[in-house]
Amino acid sequence: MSAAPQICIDDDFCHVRFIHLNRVRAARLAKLSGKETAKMAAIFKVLGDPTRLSIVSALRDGEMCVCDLAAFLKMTESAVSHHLRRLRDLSLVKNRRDGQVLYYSLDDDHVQALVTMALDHVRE
Amino acid sequence: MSAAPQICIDDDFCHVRFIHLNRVRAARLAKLSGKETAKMAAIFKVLGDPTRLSIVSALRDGEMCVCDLAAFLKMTESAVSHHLRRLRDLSLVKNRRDGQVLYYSLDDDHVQALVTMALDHVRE
DNA sequence: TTAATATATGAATAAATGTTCATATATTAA
DNA sequence: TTAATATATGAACATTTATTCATATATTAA
Repeated sequence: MSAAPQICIDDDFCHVRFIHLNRVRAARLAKLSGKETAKMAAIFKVLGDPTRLSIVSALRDGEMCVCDLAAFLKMTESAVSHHLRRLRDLSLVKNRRDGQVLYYSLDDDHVQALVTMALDHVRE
Repeated sequence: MSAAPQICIDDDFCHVRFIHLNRVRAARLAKLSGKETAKMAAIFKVLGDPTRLSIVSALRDGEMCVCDLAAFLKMTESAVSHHLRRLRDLSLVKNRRDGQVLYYSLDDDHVQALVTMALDHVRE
């Protein structure tokens, strides 16, 4: 029982083809805004790097300073700092200053939840 | 009440510095395996592209064929197919064939949950 | 079988990204 | 003030990535 294909002459996409026009229209109606999509993609992208994911994962157990993270990751502090900036830009981590030291922590419970859920997917 | 800094001479990371050694050790103990981290990062990375995220988001409402997705996204079917392959490689989408047409759908509830959670983060 | 349709795939090119290095800023100690 | 420490940042280079184009595969119709 496959859906009957329909001839589609689309306004925007000038291409005569057999497509499931109703399905495409429904998808367009439910479509997220470009802005929302871009923001979400940016969040996934920033988590889509092993180094940054390790940072986020490590911070689930509590705050760490840049130099702790550098030691943990065996990377230069400069590289860590660059990654932290990207995480900060998207409000995934925040920091607090104590003297010369900046302590980083997760900014939001959603971040933990995202990591946990991805871990579930990987482990199943 | 800041933690007392400690002098650290680390075996692996030959660098004498004031770091919070206990915190770093704890992070190392809780650390995810490199394999798990890599797989999770790969999942986030593949979702970290607006086009692929739109595909996944559209499939939340039901299966679509390649040509539907191409019309929806206003992209070539070749480009869509490349993206679908990346999503398939990570088991985020699956397909079923009906004649010449391949219908794609989400492979796993975790995927929906990931997208929903990221959306929550963006919208809050 | 041959032709047509739907999708997949490899190679190529342009754009984005991670790390390094050098330098800048901010805080504290002297 | 000057020196030292902790972190941030800009530029550069090497690697990765998204899209396009040409071609290949699979299925159906004739």
